[in-house]
Amino acid sequence: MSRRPLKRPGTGLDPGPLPGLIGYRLRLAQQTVFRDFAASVPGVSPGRIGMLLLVEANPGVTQSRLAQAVGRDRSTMVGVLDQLEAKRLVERRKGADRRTNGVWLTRAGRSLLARAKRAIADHEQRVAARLSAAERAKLLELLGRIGA
Amino acid sequence: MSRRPLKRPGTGLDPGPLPGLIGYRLRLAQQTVFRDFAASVPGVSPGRIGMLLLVEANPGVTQSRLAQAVGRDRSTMVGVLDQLEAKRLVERRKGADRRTNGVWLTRAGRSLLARAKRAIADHEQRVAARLSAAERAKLLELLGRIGA
DNA sequence: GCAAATTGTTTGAAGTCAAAACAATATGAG
DNA sequence: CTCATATTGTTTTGACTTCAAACAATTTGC
Repeated sequence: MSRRPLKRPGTGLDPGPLPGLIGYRLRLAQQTVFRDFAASVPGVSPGRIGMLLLVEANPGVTQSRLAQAVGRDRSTMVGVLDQLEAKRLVERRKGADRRTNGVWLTRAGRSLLARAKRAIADHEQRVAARLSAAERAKLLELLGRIGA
Repeated sequence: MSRRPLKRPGTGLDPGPLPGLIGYRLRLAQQTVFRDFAASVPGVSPGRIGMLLLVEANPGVTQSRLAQAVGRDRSTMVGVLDQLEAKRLVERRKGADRRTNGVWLTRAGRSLLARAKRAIADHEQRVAARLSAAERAKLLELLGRIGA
């Protein structure tokens, strides 16, 4: 919150103290990364692909545990799963505990995910293009120490 | 996109390949940081405080250049400035080019920003609590290389 | 002087999210 | 076993953020 860096060439605007804040840099980086991701995997947003990956790794997981895992409200998950179910990527099945729904990937979901994974691998390489392998690992580690 | 890390203790869910993706870690970190920021500076969102800092560093900047600086559409800026003007934190003044509005901080805006800056300094320390000064600098640098 | 570009604005739409209240179902204490 | 309590998924409502297209006012450039 003290020193004033150089103006940004693109806009000609003085960015003020913002570039010294971790939160600001996180937002810029995330914006860039998500934009590339969205272009790499059209039709399904980054967050939704994340959901599919979570379901793949935990077949039959309940909606509540899914919500808890991504830090969203239970009620939010309803609409999300409605979306994914409308696209035939997942399906809900009544559990032994009949209050719960187990969530499973459909065949189409698994197929889309397989395709997405290849696109994600390319995407990840583009994102880390300006980073050495060691730097990339360091970044992941530092982010992990920030993000709980 | 290959190895499968340990389950997260909190949820008991297998996170799958997500923790190996930079975008995922960015989202988690940003979520944590923004949550702390929002609690530190109540009433005005992180993005809005960013706007105020930008206006402070560039008094009289036009709406379009502001929009361009934060990567938003021109039309988006209208509502944002309406908000801030309704809270008497900024004001618009017709420019020499009478198509444009110059944006300026009000006295209340400067006062709120001064208070916010102290809160942000504390916030930044909490965010970087688990990082050495060198690690914090390294993180900012690596994020800069990701985020355009 | 006049066509073309720029600026701020309005309108309409989409996407994301949370909070509160509800029915169905399960759990646990007695 | 019974009945108060908790949990799960859902609906409804509302807030927030964003973009795109169309428009009038104004400026710029040929």
